[in-house]
Amino acid sequence: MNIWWVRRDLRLSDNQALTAALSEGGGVVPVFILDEHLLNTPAEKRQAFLFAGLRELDHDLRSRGSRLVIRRGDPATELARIAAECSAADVYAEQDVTPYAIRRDLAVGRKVNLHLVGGLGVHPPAAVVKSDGNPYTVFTPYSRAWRALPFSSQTLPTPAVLPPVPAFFSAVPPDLPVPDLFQPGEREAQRRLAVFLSGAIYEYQDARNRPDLDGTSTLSPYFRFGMLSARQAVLAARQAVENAPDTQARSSCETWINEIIWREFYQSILYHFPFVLQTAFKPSLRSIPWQNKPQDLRAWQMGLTGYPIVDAGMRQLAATGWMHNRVRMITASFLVKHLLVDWREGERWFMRSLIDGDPAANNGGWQWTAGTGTDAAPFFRIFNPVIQGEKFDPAGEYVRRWVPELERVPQKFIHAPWKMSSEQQHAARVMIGIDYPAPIVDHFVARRRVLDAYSQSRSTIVSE
DNA sequence: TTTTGAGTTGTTCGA
DNA sequence: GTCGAACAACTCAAA
Repeated sequence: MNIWWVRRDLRLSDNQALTAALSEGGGVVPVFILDEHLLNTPAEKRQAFLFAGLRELDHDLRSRGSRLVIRRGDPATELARIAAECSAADVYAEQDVTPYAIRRDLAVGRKVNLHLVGGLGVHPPAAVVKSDGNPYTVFTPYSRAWRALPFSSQTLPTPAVLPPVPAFFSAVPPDLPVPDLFQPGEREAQRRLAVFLSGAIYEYQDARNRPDLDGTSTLSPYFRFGMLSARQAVLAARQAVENAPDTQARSSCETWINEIIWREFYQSILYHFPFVLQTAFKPSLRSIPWQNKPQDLRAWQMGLTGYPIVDAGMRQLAATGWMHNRVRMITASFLVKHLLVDWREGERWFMRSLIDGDPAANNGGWQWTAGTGTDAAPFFRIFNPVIQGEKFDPAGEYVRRWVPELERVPQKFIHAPWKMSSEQQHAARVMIGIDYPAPIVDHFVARRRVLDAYSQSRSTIVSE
């Protein structure tokens, strides 16, 4: 008897941990442990998505003769207990990269015979390293090495029948409302992948930047919990490259594959440099004099900054637990560079709000935006929220969807409504400063301020 | 060891 | 309106 310890691999298809647990031909008990981390989290939407995903997985297991055993408590204690109850020999799980997961797995490994297999990404973090064995810290060479590494072109089969599970106690996760935009589960992940492959992937290169269009795969929550295997996604995208009608479509598919590689790049960064969760990767940007005004942070969180594209994004996040990637960059840049709030505040808010919130990707994204990370944006790159809005939401449809106060504002002013005369505001039925805030900072003032703040940090002598 | 080329996603200014 | 340069050096990866 073996245990398949489910963590971030809520799927039966192409699952290395499950396959390994089954390989000896004996029984397998699928187990999920609800630890303190998962039970006491402020990330309500992600928690609800996970819990509903567990019910979905249980359902899929039951239709094959198995079921999911759910326990609450300390993973090491609970796994040891279950192993004793069913005299399980080995525990199989997918390797995770966060410091918390690594510590937890070490503790578990002292109590049971734990085998960690690859799977969170296509290539495990230790596999994609330079010839001298050190990790990459620049994306492009990392991606070249990643692409050069062979991996099986066969996904692992979904077992048709699974061994029955002895009748243990199973704690069923509490019922929480599932966020409407994202139904959890493997079937839904496969459906979204198929939809994306049937069209949008071929336009991805340009359409992905447009929050007013459905140009992205919307698969991030499914990748986050392993409801879809990264390998299957990459294989499917490679097939799409073959089917692509022209160069443009081919490079769109490659761009999407690149995004999956970015995900693994940041997993690798967190694995090799766990301190990034505490501080800037770049020592020279560890002493930026932040303003950290609570009222600025609050205005940003609530979508009341007076910059429509920023507010639309923050309200989309609050309402749905998801935000379009282009808008994640704009809102993040605004918090860090315009409001001069420490990027870790934004990182924390995103982790609390996002259904797809993942420590590696989220930290990588924030450090990239702040310019503090590996291969990050140059510090002097400051997104202008008006230009970004006009470029990527040209008709203002995205803004109007999430900031209904601006519904009647003409296209010309939709990304800078404070420029309307009072007659124009009257006609648009929105008084700036009353119905919708005036900009909380002036773009050019903020720009000057952040450049000064960064140069101050850069001129500070750093001892590592 | 040294050298060389390169590096996700922008903005602003002046010609 | 369009274009190229400056922004600011810096560090990494690989030959």
